[in-house]
Amino acid sequence: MSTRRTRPVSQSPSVLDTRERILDAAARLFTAHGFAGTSIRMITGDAGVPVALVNYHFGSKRGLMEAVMERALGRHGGTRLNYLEKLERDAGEDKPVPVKTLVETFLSSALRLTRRDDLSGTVFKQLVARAFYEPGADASFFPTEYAETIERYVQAFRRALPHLNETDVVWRVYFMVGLVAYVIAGKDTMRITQQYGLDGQLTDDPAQVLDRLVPFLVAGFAAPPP
Amino acid sequence: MSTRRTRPVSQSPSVLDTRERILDAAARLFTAHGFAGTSIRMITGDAGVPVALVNYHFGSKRGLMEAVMERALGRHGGTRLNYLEKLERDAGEDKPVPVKTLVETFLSSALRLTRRDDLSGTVFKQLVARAFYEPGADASFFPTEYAETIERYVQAFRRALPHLNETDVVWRVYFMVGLVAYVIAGKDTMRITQQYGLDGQLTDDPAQVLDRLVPFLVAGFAAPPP
DNA sequence: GTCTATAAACGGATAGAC
DNA sequence: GTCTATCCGTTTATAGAC
Repeated sequence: MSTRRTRPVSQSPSVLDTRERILDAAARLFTAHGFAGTSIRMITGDAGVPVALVNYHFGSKRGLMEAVMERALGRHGGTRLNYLEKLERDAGEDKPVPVKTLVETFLSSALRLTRRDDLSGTVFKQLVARAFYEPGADASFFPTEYAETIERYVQAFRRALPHLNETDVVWRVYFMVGLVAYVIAGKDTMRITQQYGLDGQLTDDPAQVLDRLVPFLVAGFAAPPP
Repeated sequence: MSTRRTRPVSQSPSVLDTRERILDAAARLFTAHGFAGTSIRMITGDAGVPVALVNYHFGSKRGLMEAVMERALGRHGGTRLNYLEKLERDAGEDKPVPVKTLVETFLSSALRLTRRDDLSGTVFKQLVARAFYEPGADASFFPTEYAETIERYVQAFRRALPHLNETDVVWRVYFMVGLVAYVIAGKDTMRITQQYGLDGQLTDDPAQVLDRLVPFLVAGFAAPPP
């Protein structure tokens, strides 16, 4: 586990890197069937490469999962953090960014939709959300960028909610992260829930979800301490 | 799948039914490692019975999972529904049960803790929550009692929140269910989150979780429509 | 109903040719 | 870097004795 293989330097100008093809297929399949439910053979079959390449490039199935997570969270975690820092600069010295803005920023960067079938879009978000629930998931699944982002948000919410102590804020950020993960992971979930009672017009259109979620979370944050 | 085996009639007064022992072990292990991550041999090994009995009693691994879900949700769904009906009778004819009471009732019945290692306690709750995120989970995992319970709660919340339309209420119940599932399933999740920024004193003591969650959810329900 | 033994397929990982 | 062939343990499921 200490001998994590790094990306080879030679940037071959081939049609599409084999390594990338594996990562794409893995992200898709881990998202759809979970880690334990996806076999290396499913992945390599989907990517159209021989089985051995997974172990060559990533050392093991778990190494592949970590690489997938790193690419996904690394890419977007940075962006998210940049948004937040810009917001805080714009607000000025000691003026806190309002709760509603913080919630909207967190949600929109989490739910943002690019192209449907693109890895950087929907699939990747579900993958991240899924990772929260993977039975075997532990800290090594999550790259450090993610930790920093959460930590920064906690600080921002503390400034915006001076009547709450740190523990209160931490809990509520925890609730927000969880609910977002739930909603994003909820492709199957939503279908289930729909079928079993919640048969209103639930949709998984991100814009609508965001509209619904923002007032709910903002009110939750603003609630009096327990 | 149409030939689902029913419980044999002979109620042997043995120490503990083999069938029940399998169900107990399965619930524990599915909860801990997920469906795909749990093998029949782990289950039978844990239960101290030969492998063949799973297929004899439940037909297949999936049949076992469905039986586990049915027992878990059936038992407690009924109880939860009874509470709600009692609340509504006590409130009187047209007086709605207050939002806070509804949230507390839903949460406390969902988070209630009996004995730690008992199936009807913590383990089973996590199992249910886990089922929301199982990649392969679909409607057949959930018995019908569950649907009725959710449907009844939606109606109760509608009466308590006349300024919201049905769609708004359905979304918010959906959020509540999701957040509860997240918190309950979050044994690993919480550890991860802790490790990565949310390093306040998060605890999984159900009473504390409930204290934190109630005001958050009540405020969310009471929020203005989007 | 319970158990042993075994079937038949699939799992991750690797050796070694190219 | 890529690929084939293979090792070897584990998987679900079943056949058939008790």
